[in-house]
Amino acid sequence: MPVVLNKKFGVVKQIFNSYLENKGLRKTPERFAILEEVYSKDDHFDVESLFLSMKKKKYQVSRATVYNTLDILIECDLVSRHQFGQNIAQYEKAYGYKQHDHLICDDCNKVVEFCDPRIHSIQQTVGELLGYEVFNHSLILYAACKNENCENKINK
Amino acid sequence: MPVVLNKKFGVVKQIFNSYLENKGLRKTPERFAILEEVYSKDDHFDVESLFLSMKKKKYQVSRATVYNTLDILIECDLVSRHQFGQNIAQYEKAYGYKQHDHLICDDCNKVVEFCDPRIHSIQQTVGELLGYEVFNHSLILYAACKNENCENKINK
DNA sequence: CTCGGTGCAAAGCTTTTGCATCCGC
DNA sequence: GCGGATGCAAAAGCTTTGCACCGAG
Repeated sequence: MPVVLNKKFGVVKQIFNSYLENKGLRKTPERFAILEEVYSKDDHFDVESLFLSMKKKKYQVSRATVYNTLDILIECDLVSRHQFGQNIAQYEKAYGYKQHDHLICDDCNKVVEFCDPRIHSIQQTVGELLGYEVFNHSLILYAACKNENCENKINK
Repeated sequence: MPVVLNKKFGVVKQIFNSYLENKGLRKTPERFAILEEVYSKDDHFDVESLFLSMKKKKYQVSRATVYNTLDILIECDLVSRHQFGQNIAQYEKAYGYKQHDHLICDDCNKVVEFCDPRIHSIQQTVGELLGYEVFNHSLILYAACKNENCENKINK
C-alpha cells in the first residue's frame, strides 16, 4: 500500500533516478525510501527526526545511510540544507518549491518562509562588483513577534 | 608592555566594562584578555584558533571561559557569530565595523564582505508583511571565482 | 562476481556541563 | 566571606568513519 504522494513526486523520483544513473551510483531501495520520506514532510526536519520517523515504518535505514543519501539529494538539488540554530542542520525538500528565504522568530522559534525579488538583484549587483558568479544565497531574518499574547513571550 | 591596539579599542573596553557593571557580572582579567585577543584579529576566527593563539601568549584561559565570554560579548554586540560551514561557528569583532554581509567563494573558500542598503528595506518590508519586528539578519552569497587562474579551481 | 552501499558501533569534533577551586566585589 | 567565574575533564550531541556483510549491475 503506497503512501499518498503529491503529484510532483513522480518527477522527483525520475530526476533522482537519472542522477544516480549519470553518476554511476547504485539505485538502492534505501535511497528511494529516504527520498520518499523527505518528500512526505511539509516542514523543515533534522536527520534525527527523519531517521526516527523511518524507523517507525517499514523502512529502517541507518543514520549513516540517511546522511549519505541526503548529501546526494543536495547535490542534485532535490533537498536543501539550512543551518538555522547553532548545531543541528535542518533539511527540506527542494524540487518545485520556489526559492524562498526564512524569518525566525526569537520568541516563538517559529520559522516563516518568504520571498522577495530584490534579493536576486542584490545577488547580481554584488557578484558583478566583486567579480564573482553568485549561484545561491541564504537570507535569514531574525525577528520578534508583534503579538503580545505569544505564549513564549509571556514565559520570558 | 601592552599590545598595540587600534584606536577604537579604548571605547570597546569601556563598553564591555559598563556592560559587565550593569549586568552585575564580574570584571575578570580573563574576560578582558579575551576581548583584547578578539579585537587583535582582523578576520573571522573559530573558538579553537582563539583558544590556541591565547595559549601561546601570557593569557591561558580554558575553552569553557572562551565560550562563556564570547556569549557575553555577543550579548553586548561587541562580537558577532556566523555559521558559514556546517559545523564550526565563526566569530568576528563587531564594534564600529559597519553592518555587512558575506560572500563565500566555493572555489577559494575565501570570505568577502559586502554591504547593500537594499537588504535593510527587505527587512522592513518582510517584517511588516508578516507581522514581525525584524531586528537582525544574515545574508550569505555562495559564489564561484570568475578568475580562471584560481589555484583551487585548477586543482578541481 | 565485483565493488559500491548498508548497518552498526566506535571515533571525531565542537560545545556544554559538573564540580572543586579561586577571586572580584 | 559570599557567590559568581574559572579550569579541567568528562559528557553530550551531531556527524563521520571503519569494517564486515549484502546486493545492484
